[in-house]
Order: sequence, then structure tokens, then C-alpha cells
Amino acid sequence: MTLKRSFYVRPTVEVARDLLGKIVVHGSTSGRIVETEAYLGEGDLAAHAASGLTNRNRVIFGAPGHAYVYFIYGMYDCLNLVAEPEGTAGCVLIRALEPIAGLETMRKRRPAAPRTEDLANGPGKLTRALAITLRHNGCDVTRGPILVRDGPEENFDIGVSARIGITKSPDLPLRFFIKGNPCVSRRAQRKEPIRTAALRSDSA
DNA sequence: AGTTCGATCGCCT
DNA sequence: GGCGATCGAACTG
Repeated sequence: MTLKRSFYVRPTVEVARDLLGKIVVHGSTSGRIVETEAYLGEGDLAAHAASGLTNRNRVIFGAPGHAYVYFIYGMYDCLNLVAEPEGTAGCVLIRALEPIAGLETMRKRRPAAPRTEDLANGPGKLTRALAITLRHNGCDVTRGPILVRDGPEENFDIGVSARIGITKSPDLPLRFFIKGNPCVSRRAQRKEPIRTAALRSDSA
């Protein structure tokens, strides 16, 4: 049920894609992963690991199957899962969850989100909904207190796009999401492939 | 509906 | 000292 460490000992992109549909659990709250981004090592200028080991990013270089949590904009925590063998940098940013359990608890933690699909549809929102903070940096997600479990068997279409909100390596296709899922992050909706509406507005 | 902007702080140069 | 792998409210049109 809980994903084994071997799941994470693979190329970051593979892990990012395969995490879709899996379930993140913390305490009584849990949610299904519907959007991820891969962040690589050296050569990926957008990655925190881009310029080598620092005190902040050391978990990314460590053992796979651990949580890399960072604090951003003075306000938000973001959850990543470390991939690749120990010694090689690579992690997967969890960008959005579909709430499964503990919805009332999540609502209390996120009073600004009356709709269920808005409780965890962004990297800063999902950590708040699940009460994940910098304190969890380095914790083993095969052991807890944060766990990642297999989801139910299911089929879904996977979409791919550029990553959101970065300035440095902006065009790499390293974002993965469950197509059509209403909990895919809001900022990301604008990055979806061009729709027919854009063409029709021309002739109006 | 799309864009701008303020909040707020750990980490790196 | 300044900058973010963001969010939500307040704008504009």
C-alpha cells in the first residue's frame, strides 16, 4: 500500500509521471496527486539543486523517498519527493491534490477556499491543507508522518506542459497532470494547450 | 477574464 | 540586501 523506496530510485521524470494518482497522507488528511513537476540536478537552471549542494537543498541530494520541503515568499511551504539514487539530485514538486479524507479539517485550515476543489489545488495550498511545513523537511515518506500510498487502479490521460512560475529554464516539458481533473492548479490552467476558443475570437 | 500587487522570511552572494 | 518552484484580493477594461 505505502510506496516502497524502490519506486523513487528512478529517473525524476518517470517518478513525476508515476506519482499521478498516488495518495499523500498526513494525519487524518489525504489527497490524490493530480499535478507534479520534475526538478532535475545540474543543468536544470530552475531547480534548487542547479548550483550544487547548499544547506537548504541538501535533502535533494540525499536518499530517495524523502520529503524536501522549502519555504517560499515568506508565507508558503512546498512539498517535493526526492527521486534518483542517493548522491544524485532530483525531486518532484507536488503541485495539486484532489482532497480525499479530512475535508472538514482542511476547510478549517483553508477558510479562503469554500469549494472542495480549491482546498489543495496549488503547491502552497496543499501543504496548508495537510499541515505540512518546513519541519517535515527530510522526513521519510516510506515511514511517516507523511506517507505516499498507492491509489486505486484507474485509467486517466496524462497531460504534459512547461513548468509554472519559473523564469530560468522555462520551456522544458516537465509538468505532468491528470487531464480534465478539476483540482489541477489554477495558475496552471492558463498554460494548457491552445483551445479552439482562441481561434474563434479572431473571427468575431 | 486578465493583470497587478502586497504580504513576508529563510536562504544564498 | 534581495530574491523567490505562491496566493488571493484589488484592480482594469
